[in-house]
Amino acid sequence: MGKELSKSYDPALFEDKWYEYWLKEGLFKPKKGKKNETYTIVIPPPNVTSVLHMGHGLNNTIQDIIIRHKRMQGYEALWVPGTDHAGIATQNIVEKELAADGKKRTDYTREKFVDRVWETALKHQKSIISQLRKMGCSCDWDYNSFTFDEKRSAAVKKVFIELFNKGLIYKSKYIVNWCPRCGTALADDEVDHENRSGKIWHIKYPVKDSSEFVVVATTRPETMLGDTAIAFNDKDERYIKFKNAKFTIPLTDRDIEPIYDSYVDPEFGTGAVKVTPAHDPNDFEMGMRHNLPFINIMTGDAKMNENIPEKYRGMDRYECRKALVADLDAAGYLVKVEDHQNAVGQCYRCKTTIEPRYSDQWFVNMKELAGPALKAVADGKIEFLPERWIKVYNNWLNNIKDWCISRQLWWGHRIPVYYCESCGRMEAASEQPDRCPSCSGTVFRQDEDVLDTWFSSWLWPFSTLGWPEKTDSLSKFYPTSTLVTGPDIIFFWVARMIMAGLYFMGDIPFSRVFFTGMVMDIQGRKMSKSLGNGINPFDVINRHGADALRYTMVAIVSPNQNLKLGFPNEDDKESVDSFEIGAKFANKIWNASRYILMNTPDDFVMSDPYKNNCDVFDKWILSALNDAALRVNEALESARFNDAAKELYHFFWNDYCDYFIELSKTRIFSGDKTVKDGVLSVLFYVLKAFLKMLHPIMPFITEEIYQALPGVSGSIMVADYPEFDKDKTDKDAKLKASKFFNILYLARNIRGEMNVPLEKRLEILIKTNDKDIIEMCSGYEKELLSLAKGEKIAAGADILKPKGAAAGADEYCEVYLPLEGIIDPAAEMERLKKELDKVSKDFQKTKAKLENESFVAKAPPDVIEKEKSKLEEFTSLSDKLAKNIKMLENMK
RNA sequence: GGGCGGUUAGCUCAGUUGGGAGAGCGUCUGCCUUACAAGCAGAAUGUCGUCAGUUCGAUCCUGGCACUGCCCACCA
Repeated sequence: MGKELSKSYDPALFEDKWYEYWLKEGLFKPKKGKKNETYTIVIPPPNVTSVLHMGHGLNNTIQDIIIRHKRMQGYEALWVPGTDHAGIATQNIVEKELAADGKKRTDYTREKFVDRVWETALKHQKSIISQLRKMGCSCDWDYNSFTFDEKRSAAVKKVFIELFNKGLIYKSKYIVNWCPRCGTALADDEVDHENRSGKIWHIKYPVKDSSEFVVVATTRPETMLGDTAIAFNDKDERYIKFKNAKFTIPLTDRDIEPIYDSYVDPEFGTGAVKVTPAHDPNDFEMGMRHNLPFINIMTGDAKMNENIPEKYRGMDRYECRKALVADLDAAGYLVKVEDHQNAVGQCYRCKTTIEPRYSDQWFVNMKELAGPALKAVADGKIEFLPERWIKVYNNWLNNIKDWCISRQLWWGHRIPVYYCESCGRMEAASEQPDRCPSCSGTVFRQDEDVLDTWFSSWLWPFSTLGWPEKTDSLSKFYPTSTLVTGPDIIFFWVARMIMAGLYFMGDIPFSRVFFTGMVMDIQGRKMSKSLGNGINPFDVINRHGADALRYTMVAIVSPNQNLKLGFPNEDDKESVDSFEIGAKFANKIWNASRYILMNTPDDFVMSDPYKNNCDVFDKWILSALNDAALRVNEALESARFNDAAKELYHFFWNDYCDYFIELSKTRIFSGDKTVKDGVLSVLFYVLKAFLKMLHPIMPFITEEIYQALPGVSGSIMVADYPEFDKDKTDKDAKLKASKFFNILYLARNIRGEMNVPLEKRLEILIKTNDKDIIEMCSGYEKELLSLAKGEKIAAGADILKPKGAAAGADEYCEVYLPLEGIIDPAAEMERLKKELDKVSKDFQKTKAKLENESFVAKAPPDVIEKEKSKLEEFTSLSDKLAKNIKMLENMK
């Protein structure tokens, strides 16, 4: 016996309840199923910098859909959750908080500061986890990991030490991207380039002991104080003469020498380049080639240091630029200033313009790791969806540079390298060594730097499963199955995980990567804090429920495109609510289920519809269900989530509700218990299967209704996912039902077009010699009358069109509705002519095709057959319409 | 400068082997019909960006062009 559902759909009443229930029942834990295979997903760990945004909403919904689908299909399914400590980003948050109190990081000890960051991190971690739970994510929380927790730290150390000892991690002086605000080095891909309009200054460099000079152009005049050469192209005739000359840097007393290098483009500007090896990556390369001195002229926060003339010391870089340009101008060194467009690098976290800085950093030699990673994807061991991201991936790996992994931060994995204070030897170890292997010294100092946050996340697929310990989880669930992530971190994360997996585990980390689109606002802009256009998944859940959130995103998402979402906003009256799609669908499901349960008697006993005496419509809806199962499974399997969502929507709303439930009403209210129980069994059978199919997308409402259905025990989460069965599709029933629906449509169309009031019951006359139609019209007279609002029906070959009747036709029949006195003959004429017009066009098109000799000669036979039957169909239709038009004309 | 997308109904977008253009929202008409007005029934609306090519046949394949978005890139 079933339970009652409340009058209206209110997700707040049950969503939390079911999540608790699933947790309590341990349903998120992997269990051996009938497939005897595992299916694993590791979450892309959200940063503990704030709450989740819509991107996470989409990404985690997709993961949950996949894992729930696989679980129901009988895989031993595991979804590993976790969060990322997000080094620089999290440290920035805390520094901003401190700044609000007028404090700086350096006002605290390192330990105190890190404690403070932990507090923030844990606070965010907690809210992230609660958001994931709100969304219904079926993660196994026993596996919950943090990139900076003890186990993950052990993995990081192990990896660092191993790579260090193999020489793949090295320390080197190098020019790195330096964020003066964060006070740390950044990896190349942590720098965003933005085209800005700036200036280019042309400056005279006098030749020493001569009246001659050379003009160089620069976009950053302040760096001239660190120049150590002037470079010309090695084949540039114009400048050969300076081979033995010296140049004096204007406003200083420092002399520099010329160098000749192929890097310099003689066509660009004057063909002369000032060289500042410590403040420009290209100049750095030239500096290395020509053994130039490296003069660092700035401090870590981009102020001018003591290596320059006194006047400019202590100035900020831009302040210095201004002063310097003014002085150059005054002294006659400034030739001209032009507007100039160039790409300026900025810190990806705080948008400060980066300053190339010459400093000691740690690097991973990537060349060796890249090869196998390229091969794994090229060989198809790892599949990318959509496939086109392979190109992006390949391009990056083919041009890979060494990875700068050191960060001058406090929040993160401290580099496990110890320096012997007596001999300076570097020792990589998980703990401070007791004794130096070289000099037996006992005093050590650990490296101050921490590791790039991605140095912990690239180990994620195996570190979360227990590596470096040889755990059961690791052997069971590695390699994982599908990774769901955004293409924006293909370099940061995806490529590096593949490298790490292959190197440390000797196997790919996952066999498939699904790249989602990016979530945008309704105008197609990125959601960002500064624009205030972000949508908090919590707000959506509060208004519509998690199921509506999930359904909507998945219905809108398309593998090739970003998705635009809108949500009501008090400040913006134009704002739209994208999530109504999901809310409406949930409401529909709720009401349909409520209606069925409402009409279920206490003594109802569910029977197997396949063993019952089913009628045509029962067989039709069971077939439609079976067809839907095929399409939904295929769609989910190939990550076409929008197709799955739409298929379920269409099946439920149109087939099940609009037709089947409506048709079932005559039997529900027939007064015959056997008949009623029979149709209820079909209604429940189909509803149950539908709920199972929908469950991965809308877990809460499906569980709530499922457990209210008669004869159900246990969670829908562990029910078998409906699969297609070719024996369960009844073609004959489908054809008969479609003929019936056509008649229904024709009758409704006439009523609608002619604006016949609902209370006006009409006689429905059907002229046909199709035996299916005749059979359906007598067998399902009640159904047709009730759905078409008819009074009585007559069907047969000898039906005559009454005077003043409106007509409609399809290929099998003509439908007449006697409407004398109700309709306007002129309107009816117009309607029929319009219809005929449409059909005639199709007819002409098809006819022309079949008369085209080369079409008949070259098109495949099945296509020709199809065109022929189309022609027949159009012929019969247009004949019928033409005949009816003629009859109308004759009446005049 | 290189690479990758997008351009289909008023809006947002589907359209997977080239063979009668679809959905949701919005609009119009009529309905409180024994679940659902967050609903029901009906209707209207498209030179599928543009030009050429391949083909019996192109929204779909190829090339050019236009507009648009994203990624990569050391040009002073």
